[in-house]
Amino acid sequence: MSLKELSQRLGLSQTTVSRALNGYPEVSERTRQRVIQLAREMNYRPNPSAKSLATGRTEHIGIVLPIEKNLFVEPLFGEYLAGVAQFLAEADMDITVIPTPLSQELEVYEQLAMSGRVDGLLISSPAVNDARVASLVGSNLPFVVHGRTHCDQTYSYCDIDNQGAFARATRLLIELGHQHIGLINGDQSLNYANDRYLGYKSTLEQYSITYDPSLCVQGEITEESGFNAAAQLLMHRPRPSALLISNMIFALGAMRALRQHGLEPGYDVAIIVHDDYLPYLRADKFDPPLTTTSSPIRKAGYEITKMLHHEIEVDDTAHAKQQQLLEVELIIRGSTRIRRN
Amino acid sequence: MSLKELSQRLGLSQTTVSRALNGYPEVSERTRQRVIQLAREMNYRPNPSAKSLATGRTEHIGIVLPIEKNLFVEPLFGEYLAGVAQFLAEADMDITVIPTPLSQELEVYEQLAMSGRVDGLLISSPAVNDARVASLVGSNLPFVVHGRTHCDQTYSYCDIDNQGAFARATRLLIELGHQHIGLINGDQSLNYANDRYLGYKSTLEQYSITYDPSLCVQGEITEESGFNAAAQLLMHRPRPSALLISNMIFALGAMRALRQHGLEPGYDVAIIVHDDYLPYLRADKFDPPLTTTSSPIRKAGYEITKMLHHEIEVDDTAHAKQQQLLEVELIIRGSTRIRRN
DNA sequence: GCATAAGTTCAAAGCGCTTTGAAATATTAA
DNA sequence: TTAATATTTCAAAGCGCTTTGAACTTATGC
Repeated sequence: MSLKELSQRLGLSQTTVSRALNGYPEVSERTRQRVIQLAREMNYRPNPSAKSLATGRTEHIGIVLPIEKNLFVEPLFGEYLAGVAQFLAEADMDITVIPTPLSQELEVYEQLAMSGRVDGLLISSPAVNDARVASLVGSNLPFVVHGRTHCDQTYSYCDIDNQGAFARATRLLIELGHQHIGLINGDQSLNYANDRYLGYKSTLEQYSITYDPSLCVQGEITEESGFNAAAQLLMHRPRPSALLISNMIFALGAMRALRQHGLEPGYDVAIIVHDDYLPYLRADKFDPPLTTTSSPIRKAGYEITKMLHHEIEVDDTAHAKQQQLLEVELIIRGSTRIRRN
Repeated sequence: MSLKELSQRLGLSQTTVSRALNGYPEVSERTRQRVIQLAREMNYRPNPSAKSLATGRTEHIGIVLPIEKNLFVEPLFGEYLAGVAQFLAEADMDITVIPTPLSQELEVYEQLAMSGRVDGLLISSPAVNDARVASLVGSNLPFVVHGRTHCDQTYSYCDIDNQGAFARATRLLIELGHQHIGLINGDQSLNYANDRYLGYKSTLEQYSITYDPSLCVQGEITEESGFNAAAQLLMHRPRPSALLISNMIFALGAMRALRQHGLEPGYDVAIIVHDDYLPYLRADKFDPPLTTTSSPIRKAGYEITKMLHHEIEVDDTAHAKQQQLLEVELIIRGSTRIRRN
């Protein structure tokens, strides 16, 4: 059932039918109803490729998925995507997920900027110096970064104040009397992890506590890696009395390590963890409930997509750049009850 | 840079250029090289919409994402998707993710069958009687179900033997002397959970152990829900001496519940959990290491996509239906060391 | 009653590609 | 050399939609 066939049955031109269906005003209400009626009866669906070809818009936003990289930061991806999806359902757009070997990643981004496959792009997990962003700022394909990166030109982003959050968390620990604070972090070539590191480090210095690199360990986000990191930190002398942990999966492993060493989390060692609100893993349900810096990643997904949508709509390619910083809460729970003085 | 422009610069017709680029034999090798050369220089990218319109293929497979349903079974989605992406990268296709309010889900499936937005569809988490499958078997849009459902017509699926796996696990527990076995399961209106339930129940009956419905609890896949389920089961009298758990997230919560009740997992209560191989949460790294029925969900994602791709290619709409049953291993570890006699 | 404006409708071009069927050219056979 | 064949190229139609610019109706004002 094509527009042509539909219009023939109606005894109208394609123009009129198209306009009736797309809500243009230059169609009489009577005609419009007639068209809509028959379109529904005939179960007519406009062909999206034809539509895209004619309009130059696909109603798709793109997400490039490097297949080796463990699905961005794996466990968080689903939550993030849920937020993206939430907004897109409202805007009636789809996601084009483009699976790509890491080796071809940049090439794919360049290609996307040319081919009109998508109306805009969402960039996740930017590195401290992100090549994708560097390449895209030159193009006129709208894109928004989830996070920030070092780039001399303006670009749209939606981030949380990682540095501030970890500064606050560190300060809290210091004020509770902790002098030896371990950091279990994600890969610090990624900007978010680097920011957290900077927040931690600068706060130590602010309080004139010597920064000890061996108290900082990075790893990929797995329970095991959290376990190993904590185990390693517990070997450090003097033993850290507090742990700052970059995510809930790490926390799982770290707490296992503590217990295995006969230490009780929150009692023998204080813990603050960054919580992205995984609904299946809630910090308040831990034993003890975990003190967190927290910020819903799902909301971030929603907001960033809204921003991208806006950028696509305005089409003022020049400067509709937006930046948004989502709030991070510090929620104090049982795992920082311990006090060292 | 369009085909037209490119062909003009080359002094060739669009036909020839198109054919040269798409590897058709009726182009001399000399010409082909010339074309490819300039195409690369000019950074030419064919417009996908135009291509789709002309060929009727989009090179996209579709995944409908119900935005309320917590991203299929949330934590597993990323892993599954990784497998899907892996295959698609090889086949050079993309995923169209279609975010949809649950209320419009079926409508969207019908629409997809008509509109040519995607070349095929992947169906996840089928219900025991799945309306989506029922609706799609009538269409001629290729689709493959990850899991099975009750449907009188043949359809393609890729599943694991959930029933067999849970039967084996139950048998193991019984043979270890357990008479009171609790089941912590996902939503049993979903086929996979129902199958596991059936495997559990039938095995009990096979050993003439009275099936007690109050030993079966369902819930959504969250740590908390696993905690609650276990807590509830521990109230049961006689107290179950073994727990059969449908996934790792539940296991996290269940073990917390056990410990909170002063019970040591694997010692006071035996545990078998189904493991979908979440790389960030590995059963062998638990304390004690968990006995599992296991089957990599990532591989399932890869295989199901391969099947779909095949179904799209052959285009023998009639009967190219395939079914595949992936193996489930029973891996015995520390959490079933306890023996009751 | 007529000019003007406002409201409707339409034919046709165009979006950028593929593909058919014919034409031009090169090759081979007789 | 010429006819027959194989190879290479092309013009044009078509995919299903949107949108421009013109045309036809109906309403409005004087």
